[in-house]
Amino acid sequence: MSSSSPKSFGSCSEIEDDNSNNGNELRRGPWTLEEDNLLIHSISLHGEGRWNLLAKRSGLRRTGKSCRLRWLNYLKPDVKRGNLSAQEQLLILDLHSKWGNRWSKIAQHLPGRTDNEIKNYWRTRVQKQARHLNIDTNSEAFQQIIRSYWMPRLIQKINQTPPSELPITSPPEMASQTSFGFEAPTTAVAQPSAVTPLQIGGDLMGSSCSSSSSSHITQISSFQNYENFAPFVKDYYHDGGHGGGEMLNWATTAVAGDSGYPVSHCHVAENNWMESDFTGYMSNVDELWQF
DNA sequence: AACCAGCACAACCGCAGGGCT
DNA sequence: GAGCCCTGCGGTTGTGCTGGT
Repeated sequence: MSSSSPKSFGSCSEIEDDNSNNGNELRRGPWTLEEDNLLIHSISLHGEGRWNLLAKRSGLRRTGKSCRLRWLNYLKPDVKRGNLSAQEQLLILDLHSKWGNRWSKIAQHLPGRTDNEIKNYWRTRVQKQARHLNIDTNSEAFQQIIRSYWMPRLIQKINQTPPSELPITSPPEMASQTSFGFEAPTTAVAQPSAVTPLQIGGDLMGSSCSSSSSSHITQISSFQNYENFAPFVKDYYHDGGHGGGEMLNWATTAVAGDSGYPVSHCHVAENNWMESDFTGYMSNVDELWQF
């Protein structure tokens, strides 16, 4: 939402009416351009923090909390707007699998993205997929679909995107690194045609119910090349210091068409999905998922 | 053209934790 | 230790937008 065209909450008009009766009443609802400018000016004078004090000093009839939220989610210069890139989506899926709904922690690894934005993305896009499949986003079945299908597709998309079309997604402090080093995919990086939706659907619907845990661990070491990923993604995965990246390795191995493709089939039966339903879902999932 | 349903996202709310007195 | 205040987090709500009918 642009600050120049604020939404008018139904309740807000009432509040503004109240304000006309009482100048001390706190404002709620969408911010106006004048309020934004006032807040920016006040922060430029006094800096961030001490939000309640800042709200009073600025003359804004807003709570400190509201000022903080407006600044961090909208006005702060390094806040990035627009659609999340495939790399950002990939990172969100991976980090959420590890940390759950720790939005602020996840946001720390996505330069310029706010916890609010990531939370909204998860609720509107990811949970929508879970609803389509009638499964819980926290279930192991959904996790498997993410790492066995969506993450490989995102990796494919990243690798298929010409460097010139890749979004500039690094924060200012990373600017010196953003030649990006995007190179042609090598070794374990996907061959785009290696996996199709129907192949994945077929794997998921296979008759075998073998455990995947031992096989996928042996595959993790096979992928160590993140050259095609943006710096902030590489920063996260490269040194392994975060203890992350296992899922990405798994997904990448899946894209590479490894014969030991680690998909458990058990959950399909556990959730009583009809094979035709699931295969149909998978065949048009790109549209649903908006890759 | 009008209506409707679903989506996207800004903003609010309640709560918890930490610091200070 | 108790009480207060501030900050930050995660969940939820509300409204404009958009696409379908």
